[in-house]
Amino acid sequence: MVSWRNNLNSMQEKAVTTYEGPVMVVAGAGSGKTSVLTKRIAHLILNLGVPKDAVLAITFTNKAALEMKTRLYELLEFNTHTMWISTFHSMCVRILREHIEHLDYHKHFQIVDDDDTLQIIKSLMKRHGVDAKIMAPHSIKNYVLKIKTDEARMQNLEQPMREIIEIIYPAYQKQLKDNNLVDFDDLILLTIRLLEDFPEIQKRYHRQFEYILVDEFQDTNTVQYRLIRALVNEKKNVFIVGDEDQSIYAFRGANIENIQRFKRDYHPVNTIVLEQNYRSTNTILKAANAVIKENKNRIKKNLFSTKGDGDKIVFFKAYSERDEVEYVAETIRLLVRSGIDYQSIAVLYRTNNTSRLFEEVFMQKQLPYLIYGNTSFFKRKEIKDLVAYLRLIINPHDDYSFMRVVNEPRRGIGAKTIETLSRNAEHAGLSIYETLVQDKSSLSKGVLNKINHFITLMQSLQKHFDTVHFNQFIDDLLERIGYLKMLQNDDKGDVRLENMLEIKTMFKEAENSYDVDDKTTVLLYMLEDIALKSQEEKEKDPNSVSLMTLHAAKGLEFDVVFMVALEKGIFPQHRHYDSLESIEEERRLMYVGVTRCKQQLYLTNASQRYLYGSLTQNLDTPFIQDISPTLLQLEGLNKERMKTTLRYTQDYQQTQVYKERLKAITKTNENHLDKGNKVNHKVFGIGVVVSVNNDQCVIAFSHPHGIKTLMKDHPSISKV
DNA sequence: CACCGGTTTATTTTT
DNA sequence: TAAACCGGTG
Repeated sequence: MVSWRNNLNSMQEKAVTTYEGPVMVVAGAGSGKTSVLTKRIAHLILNLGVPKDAVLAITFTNKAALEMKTRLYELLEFNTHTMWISTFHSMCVRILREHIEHLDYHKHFQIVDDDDTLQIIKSLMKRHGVDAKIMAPHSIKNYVLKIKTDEARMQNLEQPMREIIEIIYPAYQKQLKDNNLVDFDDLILLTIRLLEDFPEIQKRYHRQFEYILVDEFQDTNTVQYRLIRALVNEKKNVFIVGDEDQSIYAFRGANIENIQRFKRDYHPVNTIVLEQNYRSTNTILKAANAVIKENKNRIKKNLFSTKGDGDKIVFFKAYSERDEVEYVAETIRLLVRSGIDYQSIAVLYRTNNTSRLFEEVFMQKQLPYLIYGNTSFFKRKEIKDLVAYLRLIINPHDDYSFMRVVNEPRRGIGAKTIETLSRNAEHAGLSIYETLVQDKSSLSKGVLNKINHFITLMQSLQKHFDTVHFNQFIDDLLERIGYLKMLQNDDKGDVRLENMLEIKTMFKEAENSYDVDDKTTVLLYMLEDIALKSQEEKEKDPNSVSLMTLHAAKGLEFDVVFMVALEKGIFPQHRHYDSLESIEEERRLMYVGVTRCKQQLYLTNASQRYLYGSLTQNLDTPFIQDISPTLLQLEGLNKERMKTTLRYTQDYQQTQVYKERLKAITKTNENHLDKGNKVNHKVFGIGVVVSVNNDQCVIAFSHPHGIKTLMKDHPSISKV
């Protein structure tokens, strides 16, 4: 019997050892959640003799899955690599690769990411004559994906959006299916279909997975919830961990109601609350508690720690954004001089564009920094191009890849030709490659020449792949397709090339991890799941200051945290003022930021800054006012002005003038638009509302503006 | 089809 | 400000 008692408090111990039936753990920030999860799995395996394949642990990120495996390895001391500890999506891939043929898909389906989806939607819009100016491809994509996970929503869609979605959605699905592609939602949906429609498959997994654990449960969406339901067997040994206060992905479909639903569906649920925080000082926790307390829809929780009060939170107000950055840089200097490592310091911001100035100044001052959350390695254009080439080499019938690279680098084969090729292929029910081999009559001579040239090139590369070592092949490939030449005229060419050559390392790793000899198969496996992979950590100087968005910071911790650009309009974003739900999500984001900090928290902003090229003056974020002034140490402009300004603001809020203004503002914000209403738009003039749904509305303006889809509450619209 | 230049628009994003 | 996008021209 392995005992965990020494390292766990009583609540944690209960969470680790309650092994029968449904358990829900409400895990406050920094309460040792990951430790509970891993120790629970270890307890099941070492103390209760549960086979390791009978445990299924689901996370949201590869990083979390990897961390769990690593920490578990330390406890179990046997290989955890093949255990079912994975993200929702890779778990689904693992299941689908085995059974997807039941659903009439080919076993070697490819996974498309969001960018691919957008491209597909764009091309379909063109094909079906949907004007991208009236309906933004981006919003069509969002609607398609929403409908996809909840088809009932189609009934609630207003015209003309509904009409468009009714065309584009099935066309999109068909396009994916025809090309043997699946998107991220398909991975979940198809797995649900397998389990729900094929009882023998479901039975197999029910027999296997006796214990199911779900991390970050507050981030599950409706279909993921359904998937869990389909996986849990009659014993209902399901263990979920979550914290609704840290739910910051509602905009991506995360549904907090799943927590309540879980309680109903698995009644009775053993609920365990972890409130003891092992991370932060009490000053920081008091601030965090005060901020989150303002949210109405939550189970009350109060974090506490035994770390003492620590230092006050510094609130620095700078004159300009440049001053703000200077302040942060200089403060970091001082901190480092006093013995703190760069790597235990983070700068957190709401929007990515904030990072630019920080990067500039840090570079100038030679402060080592690392920006997280750049476009992921696998989403970079050059990588996607290379992947498409490799896929096409393994499988010439891969139309999707064909279309991507046939004119990259430029070969004089334009959008129109590609469209014709794809249409012809669709008519013939064949791949583009086959169509070209059989019938070239519909193409002009010049085009035909270029295409033939490309086809010959690909065929010779296929042969070449079999004859030389992979590393050599990549070098030759880049040369022969003309990519090298193209990169020479690109000022970021050397970085791009370096990225592309990384594929060699990946191939070597794949060779080692997949137990197959055949080169083609290794490559095939490697390419299959590439869309699911996340960026490998760069080998930059590990002792660097971390720069990242608040979203990216979730799950991490730092001794010193700077939360910057805390200004109304930026954080919370102005488009979130109107609805209670979105302001609550922004507040949770503030909570997440504050609770990342172990020792010393800095809140900063600037009284004026350039935003999109023009000078703006923003107020302090209202979230700072939630924090008691006794916890704050005011610095910068605050020092002189803030004390009086704060009092002034509070007094002012009591006055009649303020209350009336507030009323006036809320009134214009309400802007209750209905079908048929006449409105006046600052730019487009008078128009008539055609339809309204959620936060958007469609308005018909007179010539030359025409029909526009606009944000309903945008200040430029007023009712007439 | 490719290129140039004017116009438009601006979250967050685990997979 | 900066990047993405569109439309006209060669």
